[in-house]
Amino acid sequence: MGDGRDGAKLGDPALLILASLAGGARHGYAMVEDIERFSGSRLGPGTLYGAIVRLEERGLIEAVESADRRRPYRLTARGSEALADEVEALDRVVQLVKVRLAGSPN
Amino acid sequence: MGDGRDGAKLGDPALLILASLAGGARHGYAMVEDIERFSGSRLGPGTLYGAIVRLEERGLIEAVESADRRRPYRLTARGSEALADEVEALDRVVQLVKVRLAGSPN
DNA sequence: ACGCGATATATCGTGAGACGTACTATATTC
DNA sequence: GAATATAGTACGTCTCACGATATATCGCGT
Repeated sequence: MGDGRDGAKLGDPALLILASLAGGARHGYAMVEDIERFSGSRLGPGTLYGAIVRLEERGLIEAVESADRRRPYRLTARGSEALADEVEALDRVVQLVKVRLAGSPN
Repeated sequence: MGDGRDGAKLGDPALLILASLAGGARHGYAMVEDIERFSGSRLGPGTLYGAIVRLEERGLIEAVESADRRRPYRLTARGSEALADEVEALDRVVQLVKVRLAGSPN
C-alpha cells in the first residue's frame, strides 16, 4: 500500500484490531473474540496475525511483556493517533452518506 | 476477498464510489472530484475504473444512457441497501472507538 | 486553425495483504 | 493421559488497490 507516510491508510482488519486495543491491551485470540462481539466478523488466524505483524512494524501497536505463552499487545501513542484520525475521517464519510441516502428519491 | 455472497464486504474505494453515487448519478471523473472533496483522497484511474467494473458486476451500480462520451453510473436498489448496511456497521465501530478512546488512561 | 491543458475513460502489471486451511503447542478438566 | 479449549504459526492463493501508460475529446486563448 506504499505508505511511508505517518497518517497512512489502515486496512479493514487493521482498523478492527486497533479498535479492539482501544479497549485495553489484549492478546490475539482475545482480539478475535472482542472483534466478533462488536463487529460481527470473525478474523481467521492468517488475517489476524498478519495484520498484527504489520501494525507492529509500523509502530502502531507494541507487545506487552508476559510470563505465559500469550502475547498481549497495546496501542502505542502513534497508534492511538492513527486510529483517532482514521475514525474521524470515516465518521465524516458515514455522516455524509447518511444525509445523502436520507434525501434521495430512489 | 472471496465474496460471491450478497451482503459481502466493500473495499475502501468501493465504499467511496457508492458514497459518491448516493449524492446522485455521476460519471467516473466526476466521482473522483466528488470523492476528493468529501474524503480528501484522490483515486487514480486504475483504482477507480477497476472498482467500478467490480461494482457493476456485483449489481450494486449500473450505467445510465448517455449521448456523449461520458458514462454516468447510478446506484441500484441493491447498491443502496449494501451501502446503508455497510455504513451502519461502520458507524457502530466508529462510535465504539470514540467511546473507548475517550475513556482511556494513557 | 492550432496548440495545449483539462476532461474522461481504458488497460496492464505489480505487489500488498486478506483469507482459509492445516498445523503445533500449551493449559485445563476429567 | 485423553479430550477440549485456548493460542499462535506457517503457508499458499487470489483479490484488488494503485501507479503507469495510452487514447480520445473538449474548451480556450491566440
